[in-house]
Amino acid sequence: MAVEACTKPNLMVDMDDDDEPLVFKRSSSSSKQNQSNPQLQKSSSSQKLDRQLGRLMPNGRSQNGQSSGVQKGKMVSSSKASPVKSPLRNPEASKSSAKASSLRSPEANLKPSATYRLENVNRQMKVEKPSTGPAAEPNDSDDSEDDKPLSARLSTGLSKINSNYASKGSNVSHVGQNPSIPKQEDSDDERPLSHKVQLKSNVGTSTSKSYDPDEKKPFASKSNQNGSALRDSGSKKPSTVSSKRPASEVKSAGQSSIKKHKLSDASINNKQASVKAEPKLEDDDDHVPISQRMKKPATSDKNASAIKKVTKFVSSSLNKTNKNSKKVMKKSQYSKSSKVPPGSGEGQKWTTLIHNGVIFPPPYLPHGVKILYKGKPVELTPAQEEVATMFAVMLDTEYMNKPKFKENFMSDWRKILGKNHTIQNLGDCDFTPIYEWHQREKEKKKQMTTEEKKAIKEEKLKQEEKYMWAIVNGVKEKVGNFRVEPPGLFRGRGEHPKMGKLKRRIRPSDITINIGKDAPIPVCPIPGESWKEIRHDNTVTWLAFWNDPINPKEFKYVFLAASSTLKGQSDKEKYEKSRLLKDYIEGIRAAYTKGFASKDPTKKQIAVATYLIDKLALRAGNEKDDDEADTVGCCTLKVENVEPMPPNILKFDFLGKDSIRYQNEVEVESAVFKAIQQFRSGKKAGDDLFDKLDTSKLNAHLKELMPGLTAKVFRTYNASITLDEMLSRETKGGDVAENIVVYQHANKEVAIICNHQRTVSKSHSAQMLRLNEKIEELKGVLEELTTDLVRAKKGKPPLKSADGKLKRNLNPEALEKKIAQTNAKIEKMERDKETKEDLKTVALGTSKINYLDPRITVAWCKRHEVPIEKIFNKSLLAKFTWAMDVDPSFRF
DNA sequence: GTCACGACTTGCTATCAACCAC
DNA sequence: GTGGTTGATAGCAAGTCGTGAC
Repeated sequence: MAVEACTKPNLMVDMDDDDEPLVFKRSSSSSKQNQSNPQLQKSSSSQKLDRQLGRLMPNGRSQNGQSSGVQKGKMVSSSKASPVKSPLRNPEASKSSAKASSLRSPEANLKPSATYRLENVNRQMKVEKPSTGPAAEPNDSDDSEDDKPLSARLSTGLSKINSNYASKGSNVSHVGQNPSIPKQEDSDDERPLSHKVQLKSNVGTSTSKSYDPDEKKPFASKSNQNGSALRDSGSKKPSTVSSKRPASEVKSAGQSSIKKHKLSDASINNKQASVKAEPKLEDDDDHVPISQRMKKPATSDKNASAIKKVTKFVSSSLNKTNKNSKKVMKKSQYSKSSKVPPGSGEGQKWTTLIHNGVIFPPPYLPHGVKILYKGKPVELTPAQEEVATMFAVMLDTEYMNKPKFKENFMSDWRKILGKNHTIQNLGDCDFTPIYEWHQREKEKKKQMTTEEKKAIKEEKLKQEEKYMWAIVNGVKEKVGNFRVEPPGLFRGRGEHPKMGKLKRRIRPSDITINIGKDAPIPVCPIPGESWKEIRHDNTVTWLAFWNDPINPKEFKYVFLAASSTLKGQSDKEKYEKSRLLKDYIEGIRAAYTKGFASKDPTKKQIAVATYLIDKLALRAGNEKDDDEADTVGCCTLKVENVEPMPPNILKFDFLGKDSIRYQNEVEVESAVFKAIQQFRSGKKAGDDLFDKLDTSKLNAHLKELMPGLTAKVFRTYNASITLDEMLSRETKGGDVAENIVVYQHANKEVAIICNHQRTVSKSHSAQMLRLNEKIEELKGVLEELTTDLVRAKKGKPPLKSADGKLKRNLNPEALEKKIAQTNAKIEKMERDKETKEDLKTVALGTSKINYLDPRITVAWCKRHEVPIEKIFNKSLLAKFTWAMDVDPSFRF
């Protein structure tokens, strides 16, 4: 329904700022514990990665955004600041820790066959210089691990899967769990397939017998039976150059210009029986069907009180804010509880919705700097100058090396210049004057005093304040992207055919507002203009949208922030669904294994595709239009993207989401190998591998196996269960710092599984160089100190320093102390160096934000007395409010 | 069954501000 | 106090998937 936009009094203008996330304040004990242990290096002789991560901590910063050293101080003050007892502190933790510590070390368990990830996900990488075909170039660079694909670096982190949960006997599922779903414990199938396959010694021979009963045994017992033949198969493979996003001239990594079209044939006739696994009986609480376990109180008294406190904490925080506001609504109306709001009607997302619309970027202010055309300054109108400036400020980006970018820019700019304008060729334009002007402006901004910067910030905040909040069902919630995107040049990724096109300015008349029926219509912030349309659709969560100027059939939405209740609820549902998969996975794997032999080509393709999605965490792979970058996912793989290498290895090479290159050599079951060979036969390089398949068919099939199952659920499932199991397996009851290292290690493994990469920072090599210099410098100091010590012991004075200065005459004890300190410094720097190098291409954040069930993290923190603030930053704490009251015994 | 939306989630990067070492 | 480094955050591109019309 659309109504005329009109202006009404604004109820939100004076709303108070209240964006404080829910943060459990820690008592000082855990902080102390942290402080008391600056030496974080793991004492075990375990993996290199462990060491690297372990060495990270003394530096004061962790890789995931936590500033450990800094936070030590913060922690103390936090504790002081809040008398609220942290619900994360669990008196049982030490018990759990002790239990965990009794587990075998990962290294000890790294059996030859336990190299699934190593072998199967060992060729994922970013690309700048992709190979021109599926065959990857061998890496002839140095031995840096970063030159290897992400997964190739997993070798050190792989170990057995311990399916005996640490919190045995207390695995109570609280929320959203279907009580009828039996919970399986100690089942191999609760592991990601990746791990499971990893445990097999002979993956290529188990086509007919997909479920070796042996698999259900704990790995330790299995490992004794398995040989060592495969142990190094992954690591022995040649590394390839790790780089990112192909240069414009390359259509490589097996990318074909032929895009998959929608299928019009072959339907899926695959009604299947439920694949849900049978419940199992185990010797702990986990064997009790959830339906029975649910009869128990969902949380212990202790936990219930924690929840109470959490709610109280949040409420008081909000009430405090509201107290000052004296606003239209009563204080309590804005109070946000940690509880998910009562479900509304079918498809209904909200009952009442009030907000202030969106804010627009300021109008363009001409600077008057002229570009040169054939060496001569050219007069431009403000509109022409604006677009020229968009281009000029990008002179130092990679886009300047992309002909498509320039071509598209010129095409759109020409429309603004007019047909008969002096400027006809981009090649004759010199944008340097504007570029230099822009650099000067940036420098000026940099040179502003703190006060000036602060004043500008405050002014901006003042202007934006009212747009930052919405009231949803009477609760004040933060709005996400309330700023309309400013005009600019489209920065498509990879080889996007539309890169460089002008993203025109969005006006109020482009924007549709969604708001409650009884809410005042937001005032249009640009005088004389009005909104395109006002809707009152409570079945959607967006507050506003406009058509994407680059792709007018697509939309840009304004949503609530990630910390909002609506988003939280949706997040929780996502994780519940992937948890549910745990109960079905065994059946699903059995079903697709059976499908490998199907005579129906569609069924066979579905089986193989599901196998790849499960095993390699591939994305589904929707069809793409010609005006999008040519990237693929599982269903859109081309023949050239998968090369079978006898006897049973598949070599993957393609550009995935965001044009990130995926390279991997995977040992697969022989039936899969043969099937892929069959799918390829008679096809050209650019033809679809799965020609009978698309994501709709695949997902329709998956839904028959489990309610709501889609391809992407496998990614969440594999990521979360990997975290859960690694945390359980590798937490040895160490101190906070050691536990954080364990977490980061697990986080990194998940990032590698999901192929989450990042660009090496521009300053990386300079930073490494500086670290090396400092290390060398310290080594020099160490040498001098050692000489001085020898002399001191003989009663001789120290020699002059390298720069000829006299040194203090120290006694041997003092010198020994200095030597120890210097050694510690050198060690710390070496660790920093290794960590920096190790993680330079791995993005840990994405998996934390999107794939790892936060309840795993929160429960683990509670069990091991790790302050949650060490793992989740402020944003994540706010985003995962809904997970904070989880029982410490929670397992994924 | 196909297709075109439409609504959301996922993912990387640029920028900024806080922090730390000197 | 300064400059380098870092993590947090904003921004927005690019995915996934559901639905309804035909």
